[in-house]
Parts: sequence; structure tokens; C-alpha cells
Amino acid sequence: MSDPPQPMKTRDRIVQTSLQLFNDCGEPRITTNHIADELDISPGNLYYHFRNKDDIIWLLFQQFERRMDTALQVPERRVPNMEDMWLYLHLVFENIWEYRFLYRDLDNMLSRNKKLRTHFCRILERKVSTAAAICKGLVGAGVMTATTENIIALSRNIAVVATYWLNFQSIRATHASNDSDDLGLGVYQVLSLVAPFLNGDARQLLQQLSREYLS
Amino acid sequence: MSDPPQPMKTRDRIVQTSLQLFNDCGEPRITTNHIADELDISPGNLYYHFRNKDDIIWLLFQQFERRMDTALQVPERRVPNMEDMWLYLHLVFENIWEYRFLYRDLDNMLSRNKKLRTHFCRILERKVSTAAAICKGLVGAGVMTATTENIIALSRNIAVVATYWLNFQSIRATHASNDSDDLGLGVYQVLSLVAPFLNGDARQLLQQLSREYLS
DNA sequence: GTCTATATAGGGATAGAC
DNA sequence: GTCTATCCCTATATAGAC
Repeated sequence: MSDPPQPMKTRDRIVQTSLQLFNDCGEPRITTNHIADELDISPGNLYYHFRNKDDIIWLLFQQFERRMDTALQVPERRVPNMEDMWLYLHLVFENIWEYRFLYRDLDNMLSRNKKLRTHFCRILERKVSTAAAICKGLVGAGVMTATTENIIALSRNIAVVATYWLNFQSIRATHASNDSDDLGLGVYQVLSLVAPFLNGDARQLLQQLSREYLS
Repeated sequence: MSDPPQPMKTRDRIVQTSLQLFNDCGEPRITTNHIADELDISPGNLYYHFRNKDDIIWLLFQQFERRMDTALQVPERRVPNMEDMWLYLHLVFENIWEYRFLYRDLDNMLSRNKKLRTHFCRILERKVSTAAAICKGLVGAGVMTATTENIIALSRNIAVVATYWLNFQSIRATHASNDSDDLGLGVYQVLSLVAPFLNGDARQLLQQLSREYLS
């Protein structure tokens, strides 16, 4: 609980700096030497704390995974609603943003590391199933009208857009707005997937919320 | 027109083999030596035909771009219809499939090569605007009901799903169905984005078509 | 825990003979 | 057009002193 101003441990500094460099420049362009340089430590020192680069990536991924697991928990003990969808999306996008290096060169990283692949795949599946669960909840609550077939396709599309929106935007972006401003637009895009299935009231509420969010 | 059975020129064989290796293993894992090995030619010979690896990639990209430009032509001189949407999607997915290496490690490749980035960005924009043009056509023909705002969000989502569907599937795929079978599912996913905005008849026609396509 | 020095390996690319 | 030989460079990773 107490947090005396001790200097951060080297191991933690390595993790933190790696994340920042990976996010800024892309994981393939950042070597262990770059990380060591940035921290003003020797490459040898870095290898004292981590066996190799993949171990750093794995540790970062685990942080990411833990947060994603939290975000993707289907609300229990009560009926899901639009607020859940909202919260779910917001947390997912923020989390992806903070570990965005994982999403660039994704295939490359996953093909190097089977464990990573398995876990990442699990996250995708949870994205789909959480989206589906919320949709079913909305249907049950009479807020939404959709067939089972609709929901299956819809939740897959939600997962795709939620997963790749930031990549899509980072390609289109003129370097002007390279910031995290696109997160809001991403949430809007996903919500607009859901909107057509919502009944009158909820749909209008959503439109209202979306416009506020975009501005 | 005539096609005598001359052996393929080395330059062309390099291009063809590179595409295959890139698609199979990912561009970052394939070195110029690998390509030369596969062709049973020397690395030096490869560099006689191409200044460097990026030149090969650029040539492959240009092939891809030319085909994509054709696919993304908005039908002129008549009202777009659902068939146009169908054809548009089909061509886009096939094309992405044949040059899928471009879509893995996309960010990495684009950050290495500014020219590639510009052109790829242009393709994305065209995906969005072609989708929007077709939607407007459908609305004009009374087949679809959607506001301008709807269409803007919808066509962005169409572009995202059409662009990243294969990536999404290749992560989720158990290595069983690693084939091009997912293309059909991709087309279905995109069409299901459009479906909620279609009016009665067109919507049912679409459902019919989708089910045939999936089976 | 941290450093310096270094081994190892591999990829990109060129020179010059044939 | 093609090959052999080779150079340069960079990245990962280790050894051993401090």
C-alpha cells in the first residue's frame, strides 16, 4: 500500500521502456540494444534480467491479457444493458491502445510464439462471446430485436472492428491526429454495428451518446 | 495471344516464387537467400534482376494495386445494385487472399516504405468510398433505407471487415481449414453489415444468397 | 546487479569471373 | 545471365571481471 519514492527496479524499468518503444516504433524495429541504450544500461545487464526479447514480450502480453480478461467479463447476476456494451468497448479500446504494439505485426509475433498464439486466440474468442452475451441480454430485455443468426454474425463483426479499428485508422491517419483521439471514433463505429438492431428508444439514446462521444 | 511453352524468365520466376513464399511464411521470415534457394539460383543472380528485396515487394504490390483498382471501380452509367456489392466483395476478398502477405505485418511494411504507405492508404480510401457509392445507389433505387450518417459509418465498417477479415480468421483458425474457404464467410460477414438497412425483398434475397454461399 | 568485451549467426548486398 | 566468393552490418546472446 505504502509507496515510498524508491527508484524503480531495473527489471520493471526494462518492461516499461520496452512497452513504450514497441508502441512508438513497432516491436520488430526495437532491438534489445535499443532498449538498453534508452535506459542507459548495458545490453549485458538487460540479459541478466531477461533471457531474451521474447520473454519481455511475453511479460507485456500477460499484463495485457490480465486487463483484457477483466474488461471482457460478462456482467453476471443482472441483465446486460447498453451501458455494459459501452463500458465493454471503452475498456477494450483503451487496453488495445496501451498495448498497441501487439496489434501491429500481429501475425509475425504469433507465428514465432505458439503460447502467445493460443492466448491471443482465446482473447478473440472471448471478444466474440462476450459481445454475443451482451446482445442476447439486450434482446432478452426487449431493447434489441435480432435472430440468433443475426447475433452470431454481429458479434463476429464487433470483434473484428474492435480488434482492427486502430490499425485501420493508423494507416489512414495523416500524421496530424496520431493520438488516442481515434478511440472514440472506434467505439462509435462498433456501436453503429449494433444500432440497426436496437428498438426505437435505445437507438435514439445511442445516437445521442455517440454524438456526444464524437464531439 | 499465342503462348508457346518457353521456360519462364528468371525475373518472372523470382516474382512468382517470392509471392508464394511470402504468402506461406510471411515476408519478414523470407530472405533473398531463401528465394534464391527455392529457385535454385544464386543470390547474386537474384540481385542482378532486382536491386533489393523491397523492389520485389513493390512490384508485387503494383500487381495487387492494379487488380484492386479494377475491383473497386464504381459501376458507372447505371444504378448500382446488390449484385454490384456482391461482385465488389468477391473480387476484393479474392485479391486480398492472393496477396495476403501484404496484410500480415502490414504496419511494418508500410513504415519501411513511404510510397507503399501512400498507395495502400489510397486503396483503403477507395474501399470506403466505393462502398459508400454503392450504398447511395441502393438507397436511390429504393432498395435500402439509410441516412447519410448511417452510410458513412457503414462504409467504414465495410472497409474494416473487408480488409481484416482474413487476418482475423487466420488467428482463430485451427490449422484444419487454413484454406481459402474463409473467403465465403468473409463475404457473408460484410453482407450482414448491410442487411439491416435493406428493405424487405432485398433483405430476403440477400439471406437466400448468403446461405447458398456459406454451404 | 552491472559492466565490458566478444562470440555467433544471419541477412543484405556487391565484385568480378565465366 | 549466372555463379562464386566475400564484405559489411546488425542483432542476439554469453563470459567473466567488478
